[in-house]
Amino acid sequence: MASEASFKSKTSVSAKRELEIESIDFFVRMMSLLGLPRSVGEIYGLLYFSPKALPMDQIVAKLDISIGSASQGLKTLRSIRAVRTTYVPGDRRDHYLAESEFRRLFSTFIKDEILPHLESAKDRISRMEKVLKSESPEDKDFYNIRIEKLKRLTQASGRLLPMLAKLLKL
Amino acid sequence: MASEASFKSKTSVSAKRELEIESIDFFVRMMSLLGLPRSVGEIYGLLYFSPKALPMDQIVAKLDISIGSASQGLKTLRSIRAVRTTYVPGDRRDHYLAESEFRRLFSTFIKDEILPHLESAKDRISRMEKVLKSESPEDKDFYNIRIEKLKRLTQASGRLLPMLAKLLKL
DNA sequence: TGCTAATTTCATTTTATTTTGAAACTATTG
DNA sequence: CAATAGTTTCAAAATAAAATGAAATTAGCA
Repeated sequence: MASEASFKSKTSVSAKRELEIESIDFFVRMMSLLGLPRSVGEIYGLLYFSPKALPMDQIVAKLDISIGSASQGLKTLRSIRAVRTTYVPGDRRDHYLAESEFRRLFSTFIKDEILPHLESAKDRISRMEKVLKSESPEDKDFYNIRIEKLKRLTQASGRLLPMLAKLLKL
Repeated sequence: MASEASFKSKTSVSAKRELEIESIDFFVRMMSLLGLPRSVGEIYGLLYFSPKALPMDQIVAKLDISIGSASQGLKTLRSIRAVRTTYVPGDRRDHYLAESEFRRLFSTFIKDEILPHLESAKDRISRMEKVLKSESPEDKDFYNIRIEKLKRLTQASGRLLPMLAKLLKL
């Protein structure tokens, strides 16, 4: 049972709770699309719709997750700069705030997750071309076409990322 | 131990094998980026660099996976149109061929995986706006700004998909 | 500096996902 | 239409990923 509103209107409290829940739900899905665990989405969703910075123990309480999960999740979110800490005078706990600029959030994610793959793909394609040139197996044309397509794919991905960044300037 | 090349040069065979391995490795990573299991990446990677269509039992043999995995994986690949069957006269087995046009491959994936999320996001945002309008909690400005940002994010995603499609026309 | 709240770490447990393989099913062909 | 190659299905096993919570560590404060 939720506790009653203190001095402010009851409807506001429930409205806030509703928004919070929608937000958590939204980001749980979104983070899972990016391959991040549920708890990370929950934490970010909670913070995204929180007007004030929250300390870890409140996150633990509100989401009913373990302190281990919370600590790990916040670490992940910090590492992709989706979250940052704020100093609150007279309180020795760290207070967490969601980074609401998705552009920054995504650009970190892309730099960490996508670019390394693109890089290794380039290396791989050069290796393939070398093999094909030096050994010239049958079906050479077929292989050339496939390698060419792979090359175009990685080039297209490379071009996509800046567009994505620009688009997210919002 | 691999059998020796029949009549063709040995170097060609090993070159083919090398290309095959690079391809499998590439697509295992790529599919895992898209959240698909290893076996699916292996199968697609094998077919992508195979000049001829392969029946399931050859896929099983070459990749050393179970027939269950192969069947399931091919089903997945068929469902996203990453693979199609070919008729080979005088052979009652289905022969599989990789769809090498990434555009088609991705557009199916996007339609199935991304668009539903975008749709539900739109609904969610309307719900949020309704809650905020009807109940008017404190910090209304804060919430409005956040909702606005979410809205822009989904709009940006919506605009991104056609760009992606165009870019992949390769 | 010593005390303690806050946080991190990490071995263990829980949960979710993927693979396996054998049985059930399907479809071709003799 | 019977035999069987080929394929799918699905319960169980194996593996991988995430969450837990208690011990270890860190950092703020008296």
